[in-house]
Amino acid sequence: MMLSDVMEDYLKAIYQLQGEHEERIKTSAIADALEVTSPTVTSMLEKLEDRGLVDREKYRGVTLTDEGETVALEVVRHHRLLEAYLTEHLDYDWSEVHAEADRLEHHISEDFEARVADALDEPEVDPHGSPIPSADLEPPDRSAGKSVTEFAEGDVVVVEEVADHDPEVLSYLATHGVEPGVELEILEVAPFGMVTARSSETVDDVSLPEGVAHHVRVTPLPQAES
Amino acid sequence: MMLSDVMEDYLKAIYQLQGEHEERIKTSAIADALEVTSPTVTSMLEKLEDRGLVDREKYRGVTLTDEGETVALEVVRHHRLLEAYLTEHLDYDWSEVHAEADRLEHHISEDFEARVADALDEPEVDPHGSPIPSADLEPPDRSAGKSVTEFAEGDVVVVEEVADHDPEVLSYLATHGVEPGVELEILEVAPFGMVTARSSETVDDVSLPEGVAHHVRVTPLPQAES
DNA sequence: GTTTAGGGTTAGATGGGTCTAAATCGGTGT
DNA sequence: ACACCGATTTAGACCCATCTAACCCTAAAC
Repeated sequence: MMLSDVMEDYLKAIYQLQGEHEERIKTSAIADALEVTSPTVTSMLEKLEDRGLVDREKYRGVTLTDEGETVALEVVRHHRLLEAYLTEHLDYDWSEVHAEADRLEHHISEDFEARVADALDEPEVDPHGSPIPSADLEPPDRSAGKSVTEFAEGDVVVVEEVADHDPEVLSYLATHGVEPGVELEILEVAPFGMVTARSSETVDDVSLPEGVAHHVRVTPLPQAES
Repeated sequence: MMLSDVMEDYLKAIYQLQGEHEERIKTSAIADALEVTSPTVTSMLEKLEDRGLVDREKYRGVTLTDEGETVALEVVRHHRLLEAYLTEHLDYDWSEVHAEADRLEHHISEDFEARVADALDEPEVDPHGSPIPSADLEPPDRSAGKSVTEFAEGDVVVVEEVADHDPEVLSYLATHGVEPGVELEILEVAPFGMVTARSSETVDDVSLPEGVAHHVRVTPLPQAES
């Protein structure tokens, strides 16, 4: 099946929205994610439905079919492998890789994908801690980690994934010690969602507005310490 | 100026045709190179003319303007840097790099270009021996080497460039010792253009049909030997 | 100089991806 | 139950890159 770059982008966006929220993805959510208008999304969804890549219920949103999910996983694999490769071998900072990977993800061959995976020794996560789908494109488990907003004062957690894409936000997080692998002690969770934490990496505390904190996924420290 | 990938392809094709033959490039030559029909080429040439990238004389072909040439050089630089990178760092064979570079050349950022050039230490030629335009995009000298078909029995030459793109042809040439840097002793130039030569690299002789030989560019050995 | 073959251009259609404006659906609140 | 508001779809348009069919120009042959 011959898919355009744009179609792949829609499938990837739907996949990622299905990961964040659930089930049916609405037209407007896709429109926001891809920065197009909703009529544009509607007409694209019709095409994807014709090709059997999404299940659609008019006025109620879409879900990916198995076939659509496989395509999305392929694109996500390309994207995350590229991000990993760019940081490992071309000296990119994690804050910069997203945009470059977005440009390239649709234009690499299967051969290129395999060589990159090989050069990286089949990595399991990208520089943001996001899991890289395996070569067989089996749907991975996406339940790893919870948003840091779900924890409370005093909890100590390990950062698993920083799923933001904005270079400025990522640079800020890095300079304040919020990166995959670091320990975070939760100092405060404000009623409006802002999380303040202390990183094991830096001296100063960090405050993360809700929008940012939502993308920081963490797991509780195996054994707690006061 | 925002150019589409396709426009870049046209400019690159015109640039390369201007290198091979001369001056005005005809519609049909571009159509052959890009595998589209001639009306398609005509309409694209009109667009490129509107943007000041080509000079066009109806029914008589086009030439690149300075601006058009700069765009073409940028694309060619991307292409050849990618070819070099793929062979150096991702273990590609020289016969395979062209297709991959063609896919990627329009989709890398200036930053990526710079990082690749840096990783390769600003290379001057790609794996086929073709010169890589410098970062300032000044038009390079394209007179290096002459086609091997212009030599005669007994001449000894050094291969500078193998400008073919067909993987099968390139594999064949490599296994018969025809690659940039090797010495070739011309054994015969048949009236229909076929060149037979002996490579300094291999024992067996190679025969190159005219179409292939035309792409093998060589320079005479500094000091001749019988 | 006229003819003619071959290539170039014009005309008109198609499909992809996008938009704006207008119509319509569906859930919420009364 | 019903009206309303916000979200969705329909309708109609546009631009890009491409095609086929038909027409026309150029240059070479006579």
